Amino acid sequence: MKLGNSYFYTIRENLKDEDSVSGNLLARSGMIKKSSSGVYMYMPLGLKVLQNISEIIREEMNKTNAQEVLMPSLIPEEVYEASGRRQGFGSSMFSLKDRFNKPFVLGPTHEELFAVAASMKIRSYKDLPFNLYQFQNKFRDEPRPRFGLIRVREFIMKDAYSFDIDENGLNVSYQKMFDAYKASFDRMKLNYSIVKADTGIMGGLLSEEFQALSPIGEDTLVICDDCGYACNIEIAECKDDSITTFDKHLPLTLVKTPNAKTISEVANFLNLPANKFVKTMIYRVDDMVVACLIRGDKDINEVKIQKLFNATKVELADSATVELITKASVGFAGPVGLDIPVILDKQITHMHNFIVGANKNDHHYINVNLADFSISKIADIRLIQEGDQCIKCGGSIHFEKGIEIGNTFKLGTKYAKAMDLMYLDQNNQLQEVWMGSYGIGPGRCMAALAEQFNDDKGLIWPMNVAPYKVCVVIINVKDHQQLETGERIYDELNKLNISVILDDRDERAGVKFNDMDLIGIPIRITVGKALINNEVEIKLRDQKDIVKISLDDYVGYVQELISNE
RNA sequence: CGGGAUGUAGCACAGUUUGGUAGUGCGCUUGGUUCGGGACCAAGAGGUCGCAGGUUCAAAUCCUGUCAUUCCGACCA
Repeated sequence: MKLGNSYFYTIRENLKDEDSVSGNLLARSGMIKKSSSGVYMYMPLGLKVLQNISEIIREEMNKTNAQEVLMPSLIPEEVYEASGRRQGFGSSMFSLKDRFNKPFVLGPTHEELFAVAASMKIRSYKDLPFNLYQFQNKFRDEPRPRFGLIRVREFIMKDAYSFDIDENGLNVSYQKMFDAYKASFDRMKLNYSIVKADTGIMGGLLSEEFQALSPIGEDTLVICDDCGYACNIEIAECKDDSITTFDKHLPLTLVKTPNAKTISEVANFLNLPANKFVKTMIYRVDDMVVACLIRGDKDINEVKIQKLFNATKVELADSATVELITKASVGFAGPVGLDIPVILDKQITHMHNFIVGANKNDHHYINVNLADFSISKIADIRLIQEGDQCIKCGGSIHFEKGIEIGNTFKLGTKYAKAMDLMYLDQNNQLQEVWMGSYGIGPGRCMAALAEQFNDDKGLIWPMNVAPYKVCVVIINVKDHQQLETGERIYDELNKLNISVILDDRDERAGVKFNDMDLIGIPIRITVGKALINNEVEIKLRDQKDIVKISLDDYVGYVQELISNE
């Protein structure tokens, strides 16, 4: 591309509109432009990056013999009713009606349609396995879009779906996809971790997330430094590391705790550490109200509660409900005498003579023991903390923040059951098809790369995803020799299929250097005063030094730089 | 969905308290001087001040409503 007469712009100042480094750099470099909240235009340079990322993924998909298809975005609502997911998605689905008032939605993910597509082919076990994928726009009405391309409402997803005769087959297909994902992210040079995660609305047997490491990541990853165990905090099991002490049980006693509602207020008032307290949190789990008990210095993991009840929705009860149930203001709830189910975190089974709310304003019970109230379930419902012990090896764990760039699911037969996707086995018996589903967000990869690779000058694209590998900067376009040399280099590199941008604008050198730095082109060839010696200068975006090289040798040098990546 | 903030030129913002000719910087156009890391001088172009009502002789400014953006929280594959 020649810049002189093309659609190219950069913005010198940060945009108020963008709340992240990547969002700002991508917008300032003219790669993306926000159209409305969580909806973006991809401009020529940005589209190049997105295409390069997509092409890496496509190549890795094709290597596994997966076949590319394209599904519609506009889908009859009944398709999601059939799988039972319409409710689960709720208002995060964009929905609309056609002229005959028939309800449609814009697809947020495509398990259902791929099950329909698969049913076109599947009759017998001989028709399996296979794998279909697509790059296609997804629509999710996020409550809070943010961080540039990271949390958006319309985005392209590469989604793949595997179909197998049984669990063993699924495991093989899954591993192929898993390996292809690793290969793809490695080729992009992303710095990422793979963690086990909750299956969420997708359902199924297993979910593993590919998480690009970044401080602005919205997911917290739990990583064991000793054994390498890694999972999303939402499913991190807590090791039962508490030691039971054989304290003598003291008699249950009601004490006055005026205006002390939070654990720290009561702890201060009674002058006791927070770990002598038990917090009682009133939750609404689907249509049920339950009390969840957790040690005073710990927090509850709501995903664990959701799984415990196999529920679709878990939220803290509103204050009116809490007051109705406990007959006291929020802050004085306790398990003693409570007539809703009580869920006890297993850590509390080691505690004695602890302190809880008394279900009475300005009062707590001290010297509470397990025998003093009824318990309906004991389970691990604790949110793991940094420094806790690893569930696998007992080592110490630490947290990382991650941007979810990919996710792989072993779905099992959930969708086959719902969508009636069956095959005839060797014994002429109808069997359910085993499915896997696999997603990558190329836009998120782009944003994650922008977060991971930048400096105060702008973006620094890895060679494989850069919009152009080389830029040729002509210092003075009014100098005929410089102009002709620059154009000749541009033509030569193009002939060699090396993507190249020619900065032949009539601008000052500083403007061109700064623009090329901002958009992050890996290799810069400067055509300027070194021409006197028949030389050009080559500078890498991520390095300081400049190499002068003869016009006779520069091609080989550039080729080597590219192939070394 | 709850709480806060902001909408004025392509971008970033001032002006709003106390109503009275629409401003600044960057960017853009033209001319000149510059010319290897975001030049300088001069002259210009560009805005029905988010939108709709209302108060007033007069509204960017006051009032009501509405839409959008954004921050914190809730929620989130």
